[in-house]
Parts: sequence; C-alpha cells; structure tokens
Amino acid sequence: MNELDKLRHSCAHVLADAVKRIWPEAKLTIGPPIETGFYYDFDVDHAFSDEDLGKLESLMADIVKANHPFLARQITRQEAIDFFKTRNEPYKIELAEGIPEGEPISLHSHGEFVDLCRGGHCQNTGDIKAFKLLSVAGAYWRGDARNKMLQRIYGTAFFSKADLDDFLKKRAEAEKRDHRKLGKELGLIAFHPWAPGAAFWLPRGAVLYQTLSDFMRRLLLDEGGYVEVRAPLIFNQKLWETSGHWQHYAKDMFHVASEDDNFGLKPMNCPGHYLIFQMDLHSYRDLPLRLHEQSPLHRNEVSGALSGLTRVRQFSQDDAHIFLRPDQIQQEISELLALVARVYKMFDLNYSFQLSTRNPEKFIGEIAAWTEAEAALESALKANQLEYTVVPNEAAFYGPKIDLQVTDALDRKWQCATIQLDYNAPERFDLSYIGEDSKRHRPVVVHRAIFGSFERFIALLIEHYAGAFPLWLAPVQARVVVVSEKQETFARQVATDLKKHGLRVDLDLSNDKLGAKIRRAQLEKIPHMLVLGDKEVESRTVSVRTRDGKQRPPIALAELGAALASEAASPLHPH
RNA sequence: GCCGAUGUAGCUCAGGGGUAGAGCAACGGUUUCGUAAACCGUAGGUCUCGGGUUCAAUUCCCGACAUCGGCUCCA
Repeated sequence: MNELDKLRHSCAHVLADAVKRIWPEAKLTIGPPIETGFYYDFDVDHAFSDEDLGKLESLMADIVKANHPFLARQITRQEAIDFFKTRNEPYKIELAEGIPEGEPISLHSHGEFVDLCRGGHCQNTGDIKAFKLLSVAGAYWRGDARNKMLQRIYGTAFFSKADLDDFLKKRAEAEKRDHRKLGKELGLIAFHPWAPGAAFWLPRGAVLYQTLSDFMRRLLLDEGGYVEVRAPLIFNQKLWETSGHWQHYAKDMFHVASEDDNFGLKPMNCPGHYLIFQMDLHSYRDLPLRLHEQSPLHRNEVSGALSGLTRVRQFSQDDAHIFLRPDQIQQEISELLALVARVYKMFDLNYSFQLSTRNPEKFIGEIAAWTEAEAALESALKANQLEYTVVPNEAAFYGPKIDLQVTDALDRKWQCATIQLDYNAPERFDLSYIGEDSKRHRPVVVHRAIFGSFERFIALLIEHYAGAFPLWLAPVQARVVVVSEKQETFARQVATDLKKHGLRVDLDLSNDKLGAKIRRAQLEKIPHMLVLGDKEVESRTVSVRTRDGKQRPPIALAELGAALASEAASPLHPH
C-alpha cells in the first residue's frame, strides 16, 4: 500500500469511528482506499443523507484534531472472532472466519475505535490534513447482488489542502464538460421518458453522428478493403439459438412476437454477418472478407444501469467482421492496429492498448491455436511500435483480444476500440472456405470496432472538446453576424455562397447589438463568426472572428468559401 | 434489478397545507447599434403521473415513471 492509500485508508477508519459515535448500532464492514479516495460500507437502518455527511465531517475533524496514534495488535483468529462477538459486529466475524488458520490477524485502533484490518495506516489521525466526504451510495455486501444492500460513504483525502482543492476543481470541471449537460445546452441530444436509454439526435447532434459515420465509411470502404452490408434488425429465435445468445443473453434482448414465432431484436451484428458469409462459397483467394455495418443495435440493459450516451439501450457501432485464414491473422491485425492508431491520433486522443490473453478456466479450442493467436496479436502490436500491457485471463472464452483505452483530459478511462479473435462462431455456424487443396477449411472471425459505439464515442468527444468541436465536426461551422439590418442582403449572399462550398452556415439577423450576437455564437461554441458591417458590404469582404476570440483581417467574399472549405476538410483528406 | 436522492414555465433555479415566483429564452414595440448581454412591455405552469390523508395537497403519505449518485450486470 502506498503512502496516499495509507492516508486514505486511515481516513476511512476515522469515518467509521465518526459513524459509530452517532449511530452505535451501525455494523462495520470494509473500508478500502480506491483510486479517487476511499469508501466505507455500513449496515445501518438509518439512511445517510447529505446533511449527515456534514455532521460526520465535523466529527471527523475533531478526531483528526485529537491526534490519536494508530496502533496495531496481532491476535489469533479465535481472539478476533470473540472480540467482535462482544462488539456485535457480525460482518467482522464473518471476515475473521474467512481468514485461513495461521495467517496473521491484526486489530488496528485509534482512540476508542477498533477495526479488523490488514493494516496500512499513517502514524496519527492528525496526519490526515485534507479530506472530504463525497457521496452516499448503496453497495451489496461482498459485491454480490444476492447479499444485503449496505450503505457506502465515499470520501477522499490528500496530503495537502492544495491537492484536495485541485481534485475538487477537476471534478467541477468534469461536471461542466459532462456530455449530458453540454448535449442539452448545445442542442445535440435529448431523451424522453417513453424511450429510456435511447437518444434523440437533434439536428446539431445528428450532424455529428452523420459526419463521424461518413468519416468511418470512407475510411473503411475507400481505403480499408471493406464492403458495407445491412442485415435485418429482427431475427427468428433460431438464429439466436445457433449463436448461443438465446441461452446466455436472452434476458438482455428485446423480444418481438409475430404469429407463432419469437423474434429478437439484434444486440450485435455478428450473427447476421455469419449468415451472409454462409450464403456464398468462398475461395481462400477471396479472404480476408471484411463486412462493415452500422445498423442500430438494441440491448435491454437494466433500468438502473442507463446513463446518458455512455450506457444506452439503442446504439450503433462502426462494426465489422473479418473472415480470414489463420495464416492471415498477424498481417490483418497489424493493419487494423495501424488504422486504429491513425484514427485516434486524428482526434488528439490519448490511448493505450491492452492485450487480453487466455483464461485457463474459461476457454474453448486448442491451446496451441490460442498460443499462436496470442503471439500473432502481440507481434502485430510490436510491429506497429504501440505501447501495450498484457492482461492475463481477461480474454473472452472464444478468443484473445486487443482493446484500446482512451484517457481523457480528466484522467478518466474509456474503453473504445476493440479487436477480438473468435474461434467459436465459425464452429457454431459451420463456416468454411475452399482452400488451395479444394477442401473445406474453417476461417477465423475477427470482431472489431474502431470508434466502438457512436453514442459512447460522441459522448467522449463532447467531453474531450468540451463541446468546442474542431471545424470539420462542428454542427454549425460558421455564423454570419450583421452589425445592423442594413447588411442583411449581403449577409444572405455570404451564407448562400458558403453553403455552395459545402459549409454548415447559419445567419443571425436578430435585432440585437453585435456584442450580444457574438456572445450567443460564442456560447454555442461556433468556430467562426463572420462579421458584416458597412465596411464589409462596401468592399465585399468578410471579417472573421474565431471562437478563441481572435480576429482575422478581412477576406474577400470571393476567396472565403474556398479558404473555409479547406480548413473544414475532414482529416482523412486534408487539403 | 437493488439502495439513496431528485422531478416547479422552453432552460437554470427559488418557494411552500389556503390553487405559484425570478433570471434567461420566446413574443410585441422602441432602438440600427463594430466583436461575450440595449430598453420597455406581453404572454407562458393540471408544480412528472396515479392514488390516499385533509374543509383544502404543488406542498404531507403511498405507488408508478424518468433522471442523477452508486452497487450488480455488461454472454
């Protein structure tokens, strides 16, 4: 345990102490440090409120001020069990009973408060200089939904007030960038109680969606060797039985009845693509076959899990399934990784790769094939000189995978791109190609997505750019702003001209002063404000003010369209 | 799904057992203005929905739905 974790864990003890002073009947459970601070779980009938957090904080401050030393005492398991029996702490007894005979058991105390724990504390409660309680939440005992729901108090602690303030400031900043808040303010997305977990893409949000969709389509179809398909959205139960979804995933699917048959709304594209592959005979010469599809998918996520655009019931992926020969794996993965890295660089995103390898407890197929596949994935990572970490045992049961994780400006991690090898599906669907020997062979399937779901990726972009999208993505790229009504005719000409250049332009002809119009455009985070006054009308020029507050020298209308169109070009085909 | 919180005008929010209030936005008018907020006026609400208690409920209680913070889940 590092020093910060010790501090935070100590702070959790102080919190537990404070809780026990106010609610002596509260039962103690566990209170570990976590990445952002610590928590402590209690079993108590009283429901903690935000006011309680304030009371607890001031009580904690007293305990800190008293500067009790943290003391450790080694005892036997039986002594621990007896001790917590006298204290009526059933969870602690259960924990003590779970510790194997002979292992060291220690009690840690400060002042009157005693807790069973492995240890890792600072010297005195007075060392806790800066702490704050953050929130209350429910949590199952031992993280198991079959167990009792406890009450968890989250908090954080730092070595200095400055560190704490910095943390709180970052949190406030994250709140300001929250895609749900910005999505509403900027008119990008909306939700309705009659479609929980499914976003409405409002006109400006739909531009984002469509622009990214087109971007990916051009990248894959024009350069990547993919073909696009559109499989049905609703399939007979028989397909889901074949794919295995019916057995493992039925409760997470939406079901549709028709006449006497059961249908399911597809939660993923793969089975449809397997059927497409089956429809034709495939030569080894025609592989890899790359099928791309952006159809909407539906997953019946439990209501409590839904959240903005990051956890939805309806979404689309930049999905593809690649059918290839085993000897093509390394080459294909290598090209795919290059593509992924190229895309993420275009969005200035920080990312890292993770290679998840076989879980010996949970896998199908031959160990030799797994070993070979894992080696192929790893050498593809190396060939692209990509930084990666190996995560043992985290592979899906059907094959190893590479995931890409984005770290945003606020140190939060987002799982995005994924590349998964699949040896199971070709078996289940009896997929085959005709080899050089004119016999049937099993292909390998690669599931891969680059953005992942458009919904989640757009949420990430909204927060990454804080709503100030780069020009090529901006829903409104330029707004024509007039100084007074007198410039209206010219303003319309400017807008029409720019639209001819494929730019997304709108006009502000409102009866406001220039400053107010600039302010409005600024709040809408529109990249370019095209200011027109008498001077501009006179000389047929446009004064451009950019979102960062800079003013460019006036440019002739005749040149403006081409100049802006070039600036607004997709990073795929920069001018 | 589970625990807790929240739901008041288009938005952000205040209020509170005697049928509601601000700012912004909208609308009308005045103003025609040079780079982040001109001025005056008007209109706008079944206080999420359904029950209950009460002489009276938007307010208290119960339930539903949605959202938020977590937990579980994410083959």
